[in-house]
Amino acid sequence: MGKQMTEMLKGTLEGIVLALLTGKPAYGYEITTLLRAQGFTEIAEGTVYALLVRIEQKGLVDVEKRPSEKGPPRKVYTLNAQGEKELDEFWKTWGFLSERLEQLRKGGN
Amino acid sequence: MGKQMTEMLKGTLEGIVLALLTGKPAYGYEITTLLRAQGFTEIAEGTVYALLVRIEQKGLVDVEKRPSEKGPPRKVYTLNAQGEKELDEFWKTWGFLSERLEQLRKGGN
DNA sequence: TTCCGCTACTTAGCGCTACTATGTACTAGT
DNA sequence: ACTAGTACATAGTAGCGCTAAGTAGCGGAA
Repeated sequence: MGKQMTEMLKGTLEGIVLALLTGKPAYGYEITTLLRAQGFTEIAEGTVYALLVRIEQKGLVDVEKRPSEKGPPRKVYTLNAQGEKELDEFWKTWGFLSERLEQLRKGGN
Repeated sequence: MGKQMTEMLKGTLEGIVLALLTGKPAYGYEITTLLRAQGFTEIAEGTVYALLVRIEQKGLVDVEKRPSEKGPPRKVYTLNAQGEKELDEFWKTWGFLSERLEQLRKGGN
């Protein structure tokens, strides 16, 4: 999607993944395909895995390894309490930014 | 506003400044105070000036130096044709991201 | 007249995140 | 044996916002 999108995803991609995970555990490869299905067609695989490592180290998700019939074992990520809290804050931050931008778009500067 | 906002501003701050500049030339210090007035209270001064250098080098704005009664000369930035084009693309990119996120927030994952 | 505060701009170095590129490893189908 | 699809990992790069510190001009208070 170009450089603009790349920069804009910084900070929001984590929130997007956390949101995808709410009430619905998923593994890395699955998350990548989910993102692609939602229109984020150019998200690099490596980006997702790196992000998952990060949110695991921050303690926002619980991880469980499960065997796969089709390849190497999957790492299934589940949003935990801390992750939900982080997601909450993400929505607040995004809400604020979104409001400001919507106002600007309507010419309210 | 914390680390989340810092990351989320990456990519969007440029668009915000370009939007502030539409039809209304402004100088750096003025832009900083404008941003603060709009709720971006923790935007660092250095960030704004660095951004202005960047958009000038990208050719998105025209610059004019004007004397000030209260201090060093001001550098007044005016959005040019290329800047308007960039702003257009910014709104498209942001629109896409915004739609996706709004859908996610409503539980549409 | 010295000092403080506000105006106004600049810049070196840091941390974080997404991307590129490449590699490993397992399974099934041809 | 080879390929394609599944599944994860990681070293190096670029870009952006922040920190911190500095330069410079002006006015008013001490």
